[in-house]
Amino acid sequence: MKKKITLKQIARELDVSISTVSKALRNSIEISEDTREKVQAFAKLYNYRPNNIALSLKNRKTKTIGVIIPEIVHHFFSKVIRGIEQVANKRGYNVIVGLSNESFDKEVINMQMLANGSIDGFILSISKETLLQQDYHHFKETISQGMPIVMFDRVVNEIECDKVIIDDLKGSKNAVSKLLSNGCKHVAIITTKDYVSVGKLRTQGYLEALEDYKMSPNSNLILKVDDELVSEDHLISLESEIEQLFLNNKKIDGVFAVNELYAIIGMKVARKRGLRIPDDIQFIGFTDGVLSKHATPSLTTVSQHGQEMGEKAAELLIEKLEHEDQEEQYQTVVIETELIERNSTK
Amino acid sequence: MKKKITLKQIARELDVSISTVSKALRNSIEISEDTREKVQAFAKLYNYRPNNIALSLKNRKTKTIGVIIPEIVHHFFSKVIRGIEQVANKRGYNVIVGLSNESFDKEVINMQMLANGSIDGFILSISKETLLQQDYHHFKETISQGMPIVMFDRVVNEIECDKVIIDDLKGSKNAVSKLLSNGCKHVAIITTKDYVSVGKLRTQGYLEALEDYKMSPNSNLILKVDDELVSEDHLISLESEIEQLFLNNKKIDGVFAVNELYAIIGMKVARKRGLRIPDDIQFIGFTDGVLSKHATPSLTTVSQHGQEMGEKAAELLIEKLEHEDQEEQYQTVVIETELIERNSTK
DNA sequence: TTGTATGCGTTATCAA
DNA sequence: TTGATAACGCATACAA
Repeated sequence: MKKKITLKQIARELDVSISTVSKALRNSIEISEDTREKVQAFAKLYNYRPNNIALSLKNRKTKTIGVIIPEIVHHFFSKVIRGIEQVANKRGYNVIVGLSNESFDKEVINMQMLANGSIDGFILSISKETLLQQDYHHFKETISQGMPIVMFDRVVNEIECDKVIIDDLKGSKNAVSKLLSNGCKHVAIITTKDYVSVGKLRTQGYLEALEDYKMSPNSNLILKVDDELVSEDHLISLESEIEQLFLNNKKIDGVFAVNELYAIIGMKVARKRGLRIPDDIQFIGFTDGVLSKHATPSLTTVSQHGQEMGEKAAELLIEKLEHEDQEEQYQTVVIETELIERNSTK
Repeated sequence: MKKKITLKQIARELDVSISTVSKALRNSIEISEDTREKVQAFAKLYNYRPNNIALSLKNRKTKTIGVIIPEIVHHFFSKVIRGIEQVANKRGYNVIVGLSNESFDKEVINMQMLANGSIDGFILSISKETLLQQDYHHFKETISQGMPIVMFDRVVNEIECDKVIIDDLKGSKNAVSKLLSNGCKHVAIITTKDYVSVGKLRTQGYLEALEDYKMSPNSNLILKVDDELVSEDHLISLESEIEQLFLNNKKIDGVFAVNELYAIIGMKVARKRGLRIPDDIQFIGFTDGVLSKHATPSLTTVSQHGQEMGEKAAELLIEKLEHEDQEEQYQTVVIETELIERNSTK
């Protein structure tokens, strides 16, 4: 077992100084062709690679990006990571992932772990608990220490930093308009409680679409699910909540759900009640996961372009990292949503 | 903007030596209570945290684990990462993720990037291309350099290291037996080409189950999909391949698919042909993703317990890392599969 | 009780 | 053309 070799060892073996080896390997013209070749051959033979940690310490930058997301078993976040990874790697950066599991404490701890030199900057989406508690001191602190943050999807006005979001309002407004223009008269929405910013915005889009069509909202048609942890149990109660929605409104002929799962379960309930999709009732969901694509009928959704969000976030962060001199100017990039029409709408 | 503070700065401010500060912060009894308190107060005020990179360099260990997976937009791998993250964090380790995208080159490059000091050990699942080319030198090299590897799911006999797998053969044999005992007489299998080790094993389990039931295999019932990248196009061809399967075998009354997607698409084709599930035909898939749970009808599957695999892999790796003195003894842990019965079987 | 020196692996500056 | 030295931030053996 030949351990990783270092400059020092090469130097000793070849009976030259460490700095000679270092220069020779970097093809410095200071070094004679002779020794250069000798050193390079030896290094190649022993498969020398400079130690990243030492480089990080010396350069005071790690060339790695820290990503904190609430949950990884989730198509949207997986896609975002994929996008981040893609551009990060292309530009010579590593990606290190931390999960908050929607918990404030884990979010804080994970950030602390990474902020102490392990990474150059953060890309993150805020956990639900943090959103609920509205305690953002950990973000402010890291930023004030000179470590840039890019937030995506679940962002918050209180924090000044680069952001990548989608136009939730417009996306959902489009979707609901689609249902209305398709002839739906009683469109329900299945959404989250308002502290989840995206849920709130999507609800607002729903309301605006109704308004455009001169329809007045009916609170009976608005189901705000208390979206705690999505456990087995929760799914069952979710299903019964939706059943209740249908019981209260026998005339529902369109449903807009703020995520994929709500839509799928909604379709399930509708089917159980003997409704035909999309003839009797139409559905539109949010997010571009696998569930939508492979459901029966396949679900029309508002695509968030997760991968693109990740790519953009990584670009923004790397830009900041590599031009620290630049004026402090934060931007918010809005990624366009796209209505992907499938078979749950006419 | 107060930059991150270092020992040196604290020392200068307080007019003591660096080592005094260092010791004071670690509560060394060598230091007088007086200065200890003074230093600690100051450190707290400035929110001092030791620099991870410096610690890594000094200790020659980074307390971070490198994970290389073929694909992240995939429930199984997401779950594994989640498991890894969970135990890693609990034991003070970070997790850094690299994606191979099923490509040999990206796998090699990603490993090289991380192996140069960034991490203490690897957890990985081999990319399809690597499996196909059977070129494992990069694994052998990192191991011979003293960096431990734990492989999961897609493993290979040629490499000596800890492994976490499921009993693919037994799992699929169970599944097929279930179909047979449920009365299916013509059970088809939708599987991958043999170079994907798990595909091969699952096919073998299928054959053994048939044998147990004294049925002879019919090559017409075995569809080996050429599972390249799963693109939109590929899905379409996959669907038509499955249609062909049904055309060739009008009597199929049971299908075992080696993954979730194949099963879902199989169900779709069957439904199109007017078959009722599970009355006319029964389905079982492999993997524990969301598709299965929320399909209509919900799909009976062989669960791989991805999170558990991740947890176990992380435990094995950390064990190795923290007891390097131990004898070189590699183990292969087999995680039990579980048949989760839903509505696609009787 | 405090401080000095050394080393982790590298690169850069300056001296030889 | 080569080498010695300092520095990145920290911990520690040893000296004062």
